[in-house]
Amino acid sequence: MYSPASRSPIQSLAIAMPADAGEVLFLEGDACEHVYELRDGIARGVSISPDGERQVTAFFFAGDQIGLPVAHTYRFTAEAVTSLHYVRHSRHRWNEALITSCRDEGRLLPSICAEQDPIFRRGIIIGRNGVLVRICAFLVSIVDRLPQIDGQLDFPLTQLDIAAYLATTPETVCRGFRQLREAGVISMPRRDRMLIRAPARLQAIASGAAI
Amino acid sequence: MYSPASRSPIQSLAIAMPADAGEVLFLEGDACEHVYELRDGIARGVSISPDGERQVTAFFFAGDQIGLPVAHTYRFTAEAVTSLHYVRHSRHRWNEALITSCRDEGRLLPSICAEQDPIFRRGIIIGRNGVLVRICAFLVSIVDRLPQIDGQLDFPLTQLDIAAYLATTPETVCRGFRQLREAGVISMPRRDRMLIRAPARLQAIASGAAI
DNA sequence: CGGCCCATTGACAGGCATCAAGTCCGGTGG
DNA sequence: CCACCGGACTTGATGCCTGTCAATGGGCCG
Repeated sequence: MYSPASRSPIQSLAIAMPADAGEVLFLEGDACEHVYELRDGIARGVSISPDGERQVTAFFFAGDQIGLPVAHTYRFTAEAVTSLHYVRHSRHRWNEALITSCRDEGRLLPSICAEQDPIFRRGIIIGRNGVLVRICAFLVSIVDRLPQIDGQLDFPLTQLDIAAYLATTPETVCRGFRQLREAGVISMPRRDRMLIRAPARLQAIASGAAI
Repeated sequence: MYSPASRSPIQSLAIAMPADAGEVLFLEGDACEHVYELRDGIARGVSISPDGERQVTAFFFAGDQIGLPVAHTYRFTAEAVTSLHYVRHSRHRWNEALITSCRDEGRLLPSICAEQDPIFRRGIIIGRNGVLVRICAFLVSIVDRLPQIDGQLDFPLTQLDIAAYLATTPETVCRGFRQLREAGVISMPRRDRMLIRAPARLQAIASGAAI
């Protein structure tokens, strides 16, 4: 579902910076001075509603560019989900690279797509009713971006984050996972490991089929 | 809430094309060959879920640019909500103008913001629970983009469209409007006219306050 | 005038949020 | 090595919200 990770517009040999899980990369509302390129690990975009409700607007993976200067300020806070590595590009250098690439390829860089697409897709996912449908659509959209470890998916997302992404509660996410487990669609040998046993059925449920 | 309408990157004197209400400007999945600039009227972005559910991903107003080549194909269908006028820019000319503007102003054009921002905002709005909160947040986000007629807002959106935008049903939207009317927050002298009687309360409810 | 689409209202059931309690697991310190 | 502890996950009970179905009303246009 995800478009393949786009190459950096900047041929940079910069050393990647590390960040621990939970660390903030940039804050919603801050001026866009840098574009962050994820080298490895997973990050999340977080937005706080006026009444304090926390929403995860997107998950980002290795290769994604985050914090594009699409406005004057960042529209969401970026936090590390796992420990990760990133490279920071100054807005100006990133812009120049964009112009060059724009002129050469005749269209906007895939990197813009890479940030805007997940946000767009989340809107579509949470716009559908039925939590199970949302969970499956979500899984379908990220499975091919999760690293594999001996045949299993590395699944470091907490149900709290997934709930905040799917506009529901951790309890409901847990129940949804249980349904999928009991139906033999997935299995989770460990808390942070997942195995998709029936990809076709997962896809079908995401498309509205009954469980 | 909306950023002010951005000027066109192209100093074009082209004649604006008309479109009737309901008319399709471009289809989801088609190759992005043109950028559409709305001169007047209202348009909607529509996306059909795999199971046939129709979602309105955004409403667009005069001055907005729609169909940016952020990917190879349009990610949503654009339809006229009211009769409207638009100007079509070829992708290549639009791109050149973007490059120029990018170089001069040192950042991405506001026009990208103008399309991506409503999409982002919808995600935040429908990610909140409580239909009344969503309705109010929606109203707050569009009131200053609707044209006024002798002190009243011109409100040509059907409850069907609003429901498809807010990820709910027309009946629920209707009940929400009734609550707001009975609470004196809004009034609707006619089907397509609205008066915000208590903007502060509208804002408060959108922020999570009880009615 | 008639037909059609949209808005409205009511009744009802079901899904999901909420609250509460208990379990599991990894990490930490003795 | 083991006990402890905190956070995440799990599970159950309950009530409300809201989706669904059905019927009516109302405005617009042909």
